[in-house]
Amino acid sequence: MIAKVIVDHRSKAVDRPFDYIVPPDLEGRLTIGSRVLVPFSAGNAEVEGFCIGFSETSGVKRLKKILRIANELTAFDEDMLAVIEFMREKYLASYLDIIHAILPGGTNLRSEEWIILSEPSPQKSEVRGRIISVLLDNGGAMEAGMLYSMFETDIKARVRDMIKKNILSREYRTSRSVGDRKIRAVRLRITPEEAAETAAQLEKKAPVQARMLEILSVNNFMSTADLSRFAEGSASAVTALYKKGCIELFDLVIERRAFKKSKSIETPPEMTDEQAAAVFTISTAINEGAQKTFLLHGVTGSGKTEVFMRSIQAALELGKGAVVLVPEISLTPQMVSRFLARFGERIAVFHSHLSQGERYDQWKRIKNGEADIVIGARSAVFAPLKNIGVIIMDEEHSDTYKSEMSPRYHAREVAFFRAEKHGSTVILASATPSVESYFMARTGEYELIEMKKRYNKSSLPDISIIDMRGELARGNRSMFSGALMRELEKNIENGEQTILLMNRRGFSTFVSCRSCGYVAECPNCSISLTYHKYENNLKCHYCGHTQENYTICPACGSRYIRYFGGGTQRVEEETRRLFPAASILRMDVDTTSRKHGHEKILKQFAEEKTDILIGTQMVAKGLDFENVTLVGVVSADTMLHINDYRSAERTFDILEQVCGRAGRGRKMGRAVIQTYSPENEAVKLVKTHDYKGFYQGEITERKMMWYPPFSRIIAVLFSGENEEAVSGASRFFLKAMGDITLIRQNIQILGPIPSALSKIKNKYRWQLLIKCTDDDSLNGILRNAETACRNDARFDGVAVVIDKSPNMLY
DNA sequence: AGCACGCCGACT
DNA sequence: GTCGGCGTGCTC
Repeated sequence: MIAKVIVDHRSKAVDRPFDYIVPPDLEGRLTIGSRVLVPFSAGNAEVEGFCIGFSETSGVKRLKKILRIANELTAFDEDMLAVIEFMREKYLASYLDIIHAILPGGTNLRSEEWIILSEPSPQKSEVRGRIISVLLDNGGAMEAGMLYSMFETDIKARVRDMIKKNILSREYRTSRSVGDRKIRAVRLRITPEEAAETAAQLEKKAPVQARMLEILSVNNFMSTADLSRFAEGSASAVTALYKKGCIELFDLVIERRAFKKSKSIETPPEMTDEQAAAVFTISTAINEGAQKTFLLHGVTGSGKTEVFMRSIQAALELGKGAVVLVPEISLTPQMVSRFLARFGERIAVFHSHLSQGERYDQWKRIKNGEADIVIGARSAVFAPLKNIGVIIMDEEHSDTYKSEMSPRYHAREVAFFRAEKHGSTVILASATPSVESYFMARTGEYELIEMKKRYNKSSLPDISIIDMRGELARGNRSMFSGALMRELEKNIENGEQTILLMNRRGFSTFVSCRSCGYVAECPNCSISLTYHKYENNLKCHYCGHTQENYTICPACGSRYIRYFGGGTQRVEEETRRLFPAASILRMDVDTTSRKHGHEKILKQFAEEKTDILIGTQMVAKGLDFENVTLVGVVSADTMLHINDYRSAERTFDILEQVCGRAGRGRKMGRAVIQTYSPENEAVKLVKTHDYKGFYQGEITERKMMWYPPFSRIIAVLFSGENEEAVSGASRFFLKAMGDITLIRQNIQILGPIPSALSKIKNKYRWQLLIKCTDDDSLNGILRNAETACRNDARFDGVAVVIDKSPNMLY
């Protein structure tokens, strides 16, 4: 029998199945998704491979044999193989990148090449002599890379030669960084009666051993650690019993706990009419078992989580599982704990703070059927559930559902593919749906469910929009308008809390000399440096470059250095100056990068000793604090002027979300939005929480400009250190695509042009944008052009990336 | 990506 | 004959 194997070799050139002979002892033990160890390439390096199919014959003459099974737990089944094939075609990704994306990290077999000295014979050549002496110095064996690094010249050919002459030999040692967690355990080798007898004999001379036998005769097995503790003895007593032949030792596989068990079991609360209606509609669809999609449009705080849980319950009653996707799980601990209280042990959770081992165990529980409800971020869409009843995507508009690494997939698209196969119901939920999804609901592709009332009957906050141009005219040059100042004062007086949003970190966005106009720029990127006041340095937010701040212009020596634009640090300083008695916290990448920094700040804020929380987007989503009654948006304009067709959508979303943080308790909430463009629709319509109005305006514009959902956008990005090679590759790619207008659909090509950020981390960036009606019809053409680019020596060192649903148009 | 293989020039 | 450098083509 022949197995078709994808080898774990990081090169696009070998991204195809290779045929291997299945040795007789493995026949019947291999299935699709089996992880095997195979010899590969000229040196027969031992690498891990994944079986994707079997056949009786092969067109290849000289076949090699599979060495052994690398991991008893298969990587995927036929169902997931279909997902892999789908993604490979859709996103032009490699098998390997996809397989790595769907597997928990660290389970790969790492194969190390070792060089062993077998015959230390005297050598004529100096280099050969040195190879032998280096090996002798290291105990006769070394990891190949280590050995090579001790020589200035390339000795690989020399080593190969010496292996041929039997002076050296080669060996592969495999290891895996993550596997089952095991502990030593013991059980009786004799009958409990015999154990009681032996215990009686040992009573005097070895009381610990006697106690251990007694304990074991009433327990099937036990960890050695527990046994020692309960018997009030030590491991030496265990060893003694083992030597006497009374007990046997074995490895016990245990599970790493990824979350705390919930102590209380939550009983489902009464539902509102809106919730009950939604649950009825959705569970009817789940029971029917034909793929159907709902767009659940519910205002912040309308009780969507309860609808999710009841829908899951409906799926469970049919013996089916559920997948719950959330944008970033660390932001939704409340939701996870409610799920745990309701469903208990059936849940598997993936969140960003899990270790590799914990992830592996969660994955294994799903695979073994121990967990059938999966909660997690983007990659949880690959959960190896066998029968999915419902897939829920909370905050469906969030751009975290799109992967920015190969495979550059969108979780929503993968979810639909899986739902189609499983006949699952998909629930897309959001307070501010993506324009694309709302369009689908409007055209009848999805069924729209609306939830307009807040669950606890509190109303949405009152929003005032402040025109900052008027403030400037009145002589107010501070960051705060008179209105926001008054509201802040009021809140501090009443002991209520405030959240201030400033969607940019640092102190000021650029530093410039007033005499000569010199602006501090990053040496590696085409971007100005941001001034960070507390560290007193200048930072690049793209590559992390940091340099000392200066007070004298490096270009002309002038002392007139000015700091332009604001960031969270400036807001913090200004707030401290204006409200010296208030307690203030700042939450951005700079204050949360330390471990648990995020949780620490939120915990401090939750204790209600803090008056004002200042932060970037981080504070806009998910925070649920009763005592927050005021939200201030220092500048709504920072997101508005990004040259991207989605900037209005993003602005509306973030403003709506951050305003939703106010007034979640009994007290009424207020929000103040400061802007220089109050006439902008996205800003204006937030005031009345008018999503539909916003959608109407936006969809008209999208249609006019032929943007999604009316078109699909494909971005092809070229980057590399040699600018000419990069631009050359982009032009070559366009030419290699041929005359694509021959495909019968509308196609618009923009570029190639340099990206708006033309250099990041010393790499020049060019891009090609393709607007079309059917992106999948271009897959073949794109793949060919990419291969042609890669095979052309002129473009060595140029990376080509094809992105089917770019989050940003650079 | 690695590696073999072939070819070439330098050194001795 | 030995060594090192470099381009090319293949990996079951």
